[in-house]
Amino acid sequence: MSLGKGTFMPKQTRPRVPLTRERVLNAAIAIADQDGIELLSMRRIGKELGVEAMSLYNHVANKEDILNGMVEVVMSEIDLPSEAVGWRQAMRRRSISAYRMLSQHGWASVLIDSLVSEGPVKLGHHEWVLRTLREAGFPLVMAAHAFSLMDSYIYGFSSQEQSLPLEDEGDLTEASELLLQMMPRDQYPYLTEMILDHALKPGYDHSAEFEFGLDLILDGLERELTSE
Amino acid sequence: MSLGKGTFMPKQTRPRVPLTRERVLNAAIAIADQDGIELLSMRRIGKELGVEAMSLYNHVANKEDILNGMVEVVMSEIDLPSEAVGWRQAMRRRSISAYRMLSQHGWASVLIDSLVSEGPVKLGHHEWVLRTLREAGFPLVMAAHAFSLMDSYIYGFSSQEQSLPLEDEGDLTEASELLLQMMPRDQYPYLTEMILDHALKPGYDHSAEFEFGLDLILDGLERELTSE
DNA sequence: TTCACAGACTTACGTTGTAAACTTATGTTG
DNA sequence: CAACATAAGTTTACAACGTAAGTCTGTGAA
Repeated sequence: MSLGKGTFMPKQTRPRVPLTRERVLNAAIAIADQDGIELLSMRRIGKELGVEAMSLYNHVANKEDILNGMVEVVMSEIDLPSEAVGWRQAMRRRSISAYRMLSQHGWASVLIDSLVSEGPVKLGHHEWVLRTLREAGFPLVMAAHAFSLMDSYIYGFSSQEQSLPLEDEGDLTEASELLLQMMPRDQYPYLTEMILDHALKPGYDHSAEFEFGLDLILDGLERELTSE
Repeated sequence: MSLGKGTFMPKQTRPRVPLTRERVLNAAIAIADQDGIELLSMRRIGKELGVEAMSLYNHVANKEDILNGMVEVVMSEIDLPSEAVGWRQAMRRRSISAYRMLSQHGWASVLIDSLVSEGPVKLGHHEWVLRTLREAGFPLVMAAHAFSLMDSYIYGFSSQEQSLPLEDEGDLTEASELLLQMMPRDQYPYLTEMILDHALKPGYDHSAEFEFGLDLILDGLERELTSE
């Protein structure tokens, strides 16, 4: 059968949204957020975008490129406030913002320090932190110490948070109870006490735990700065 | 052909060392140390032991079991000194010992918090830390804070150390110089300053960086304890 | 000598990342 | 409009992975 001129329709079934590097990265992030980073595969990303896996290679170099790109995207979500608020407030806000981001994207903390990505977002972030510290009066070596200390804590805390398997938000009751069952209770009295009397208490807020350490660190850095 | 009684030799070519879970874990650790965790496969472990991959399953449940076992083995290397030295010295020594271990086994830091292993070694370690803190007078909530803070820092610092790709020990000159080349220098003046005037300086010792943060944290915790 | 069984090996399957070759859609130019 | 270049999809294929299932075999007990 020949197709009439007027009724010509070039397979318009697909809405013809063009594939881009950005769409690939966003799809990858969505999958990692929902299903976990271990279920992220090239074929899975392709399916999400209604495309074959190999098509992705027209827009990204390879899977590692995608992982690096994902890190760059979520790092750009971190709030870097104006330096006018003072170095301490600035550091406090960007730390909490980074922690929030890492909590939201459970895969990010483990990805960020298992990869060697040095994209513009990460470099810009580093530059912002160093500038803020140096202009606040931190000597070079002390700025290095401060940077290392703060970021080690932020990423370390977030990584450890991910490793405790709390399913529904805030509900780590189940996980802790499971641990308690498997654990010979009399052999670990202090650990048992910690779980029963602290972690399982109703008002327990894990993000408050983060802020305790953060403020202790900022206190220490402030002391170092003023004692110079 | 029948074999003569006296000349019986049951294929003595193999030295017949029995396979055990322990030998499997040690082989896996050796491979991860030398070639990196990403080259660790069941077939590779088998080859290391002169055995087929499937034979390993007689002694371990699966690959994740191996990874968990590896973590348990290296965690048992961490020094947990007698509590007689005082909580601060005890914490300081175990932290530095943990850091040393994590530096030696580059794969461990990323593995420890990407897995949910709760073996006896890890539980025992936790129990020791909590007992030391509680008996030193830390209230329950403060002990939780202290534990979380110290371990976040230890594992965070080690993870970040791994991500900067220094090949030969102490020689991060090469990596930094590479970064400098790729980086538009005028766009990141503070970052450039940090690399040129600090990280590339001959006397730079990265483990001293660790101890700065550790002591700042211990100072803060001591202050919290005595102000109670 | 016979037999059971632990512990090795062989084979096979589904999934992974991606190289290579192909087909098709789009935009430019005569 | 026709011809063609280029960009961006698809198809096919391969090696490496973890591991399920089945088979063979060396060793100690009966």
